[in-house]
Amino acid sequence: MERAYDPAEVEKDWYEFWESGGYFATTGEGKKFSMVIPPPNVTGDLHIGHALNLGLPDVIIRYKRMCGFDTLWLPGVDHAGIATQTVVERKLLEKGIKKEELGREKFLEEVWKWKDSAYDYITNQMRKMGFSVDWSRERFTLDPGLARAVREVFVRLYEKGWIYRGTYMVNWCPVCQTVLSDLEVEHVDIEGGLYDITYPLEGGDGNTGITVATTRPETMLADTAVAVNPNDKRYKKLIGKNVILPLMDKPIPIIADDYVDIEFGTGALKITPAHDPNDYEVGLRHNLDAPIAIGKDGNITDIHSKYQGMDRYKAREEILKDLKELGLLGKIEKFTHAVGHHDRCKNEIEPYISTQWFVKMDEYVKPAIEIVRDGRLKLISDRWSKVYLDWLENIHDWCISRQLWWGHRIPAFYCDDCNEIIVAREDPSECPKCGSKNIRQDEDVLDTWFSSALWPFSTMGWPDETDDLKRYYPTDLLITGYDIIFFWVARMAWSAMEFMGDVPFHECFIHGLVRDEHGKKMSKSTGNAVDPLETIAEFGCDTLRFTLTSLTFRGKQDISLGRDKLQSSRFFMNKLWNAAKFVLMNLEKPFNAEKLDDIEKEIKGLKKGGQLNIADEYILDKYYTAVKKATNELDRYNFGEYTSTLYQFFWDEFCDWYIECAKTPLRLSGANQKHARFILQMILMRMLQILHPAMPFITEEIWLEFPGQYKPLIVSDWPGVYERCIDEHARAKFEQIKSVASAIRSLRKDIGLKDSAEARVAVMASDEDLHGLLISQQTMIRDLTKLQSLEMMPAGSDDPENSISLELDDGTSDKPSTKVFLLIDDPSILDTQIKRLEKEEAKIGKYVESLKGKLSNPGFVDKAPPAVIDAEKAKLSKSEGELNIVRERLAKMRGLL
RNA sequence: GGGUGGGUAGCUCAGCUGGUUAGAGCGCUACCCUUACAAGGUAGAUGUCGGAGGUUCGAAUCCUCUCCCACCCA
Repeated sequence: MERAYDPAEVEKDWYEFWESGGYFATTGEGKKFSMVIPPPNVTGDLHIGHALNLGLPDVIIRYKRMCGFDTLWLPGVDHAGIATQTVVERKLLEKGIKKEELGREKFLEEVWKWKDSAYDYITNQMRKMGFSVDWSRERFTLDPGLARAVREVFVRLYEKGWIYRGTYMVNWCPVCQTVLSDLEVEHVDIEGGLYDITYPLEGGDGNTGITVATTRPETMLADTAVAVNPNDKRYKKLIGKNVILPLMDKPIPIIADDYVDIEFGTGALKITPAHDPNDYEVGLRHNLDAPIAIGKDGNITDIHSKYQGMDRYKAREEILKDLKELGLLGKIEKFTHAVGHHDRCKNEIEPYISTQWFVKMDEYVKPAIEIVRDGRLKLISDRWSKVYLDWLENIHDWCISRQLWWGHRIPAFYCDDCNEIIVAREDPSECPKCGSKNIRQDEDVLDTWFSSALWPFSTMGWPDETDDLKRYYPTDLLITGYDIIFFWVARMAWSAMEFMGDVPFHECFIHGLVRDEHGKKMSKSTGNAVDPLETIAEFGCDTLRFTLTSLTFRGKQDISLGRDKLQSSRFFMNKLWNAAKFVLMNLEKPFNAEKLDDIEKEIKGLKKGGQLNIADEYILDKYYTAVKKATNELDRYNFGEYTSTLYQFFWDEFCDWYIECAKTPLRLSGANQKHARFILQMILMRMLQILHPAMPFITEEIWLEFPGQYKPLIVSDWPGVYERCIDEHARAKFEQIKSVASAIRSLRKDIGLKDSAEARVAVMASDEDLHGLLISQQTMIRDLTKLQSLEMMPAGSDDPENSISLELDDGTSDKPSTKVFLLIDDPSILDTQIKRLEKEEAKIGKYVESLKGKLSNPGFVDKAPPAVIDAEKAKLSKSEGELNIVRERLAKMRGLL
């Protein structure tokens, strides 16, 4: 192994090794575990969110693979209709080319070119990040097979009457020139104005009128009524009369409608059916016309010659100016209201009446609701179920047509002769009704999510009954962000139930979004975005993946990614690297080539035969406990607990204690040396296995450094738990040794001695057993504390003269504490000790008081469970004992001074 | 307006079904290049667990109210 850990070097070749070795592929044998990838958009490159979004499933799939499942993780990308089209359009515009000039076909060629290069870049990134997907099954949402699935679904839903074409008010993006679904509209609070405008009464004297309040004066050109609440006394008399619409100089009626809120504004509302969803409803109820004032381009139409061609914002200014001149503009209030914006381009959307294709949702969603209610589809954490259900239970029909070129073209054809609409699996050559050849296909494409909704089964070959569908569907798990629960998860759920008659996945783990170190949303404009490639260049991919995995906790929302976190993970990689180096350095030479499983078996035998020393038994206890916990946490998708369990075990126990302890037998020889080698190798290799899903490269690299004919780590077997090695007694015994060592170090520091300075130390054990144990481990304790000599005093001896000491609380018995003495020549150092003891006295005293209080409380003694009371009593007697000892010693020392 | 999540050490966060003297990483202080690792080691300091009530023998943990922050929906 190289002297220093260099991630770039380590991460260079393993992906190729795994991929060409066929380890990502399915085996077709045994129990299966399958997932589909959340397909990244082909808009450009993968961002830091993808490192999480794809990193978490990779942790799971690697884990399951090591558990022996026949794993499938199916990769692919999404054509991302509007996003990709916009990117390419912008590119072309930079070169001065408009897509209309190119025409549909040529433009699509350009998009395909873009797609190809973006796709290469993305798949390359995925390889860099180590994602173990089955490339032989990769899919793209516009692949012929997937297109067939889309068409099949469209036709079936149309035939069922669940897809229909209709004229309704929809969300229109004047900039992108397409209609949008409700989900693509982002409501943003805008501080605007609430303008009072007076509409004069028809036939009045010019001084009477009705004043309406509006946030959108520019739409008044298309007003067709003024509405008031029927119960509003102020306006009752005016209902049925006409007002003259200013600027347009035409009469419009005053109507009564419950929709109007008496309290809001002036209580009178201008009604513009063509430009407001609520007004549209009012218009339908009252049979109002719906003239159009703002066109598809966001400019004023020929409804009014003066304003014609002005954009909507300019028109507002002009109209307000003109109204003011006419004296019809009243007060203007600041008013904050939610305005719909296109979630992609961030421009204000316009409500617009147009003819579009919709999916009828009321029946369609029902099974999707049921499966979450009855637990057939489990959202993790569960709180997302409520969010999911709330949305589904209040769903509106889904507008699926888009005025784009990039996407699945709607398989609907119109006969220009008889106006027949033909929806068919195959393109028709003539009108089936009138026989005319004069037919044309709908120009529009489908919402991208229409195809994403089919992803779990369209990727496996549906509508054919393929082997893959039979074996790998339904998938077991989907991991995705909460931002697309509605867009994607819900839509997959209803599509799967309709077309597969089964859930798309049994479980869906929902993760948060990656934010910067202060929890702020990342964005390029604020400059706090983290580029995954930069991060990988600086820290390595293992570090990035381990960090993101560590930050993902159950039920938590967003995660903050900061340099601190990356750095600490990076240090962990380094620790692992160096520990591995140490272990390899100390293995028997020439290397024994025993298999890991055999070594573990042997260790179990040694444990059973009582042949291991206390450090060995201790670390095995800690090791198996950690494996058990880490595996358990991973099973619960509690990623952060999984990594922190391993981090703590590996660093705080294995490296800090076991390796240090093992140096003693390694330095000597004989059976203990052999045992230490076995255990070092076994635990290190097992750690590589269990850490592998979160940090695949470094673990594989180190794994294959080990002698013996091992399978690559990626397909090795997940570590098992041997309950017999989980040994509380051994743990407690070794904890005492740890305490003794720590106390010696602490005392030495106390009087300002260096770590390596020679000191005279005596340890008085609390009982004979411990005394014996300490004597047997004397060499090891000396090695741990760098002492030349160490005196072991039997329990009950007198305290040595001229010494400072520490009481040890082993936490396991109510016997007197073990004491560690540091013998000193200079009595003035006693002062230090007195201060220490005073501090200790105060601390224990406080604790004793709190315990006494608790135990003298009749409520506690009467009602608490006996076990709890006993425990408290034991604590008290022990602490009181400690306190007395401290006080005695204190008195003695004060006497000496 | 409706809803969700969060407010625990200087920072970023763990703490599951109430029961040791509330934890981790980073940062901080002191000492140490001890042959796996200075990207390290050792010993330390640091919190009225957002606020107010309540339930309980016992609350960071359960309930109510309240104040901030973030997000989702309308």
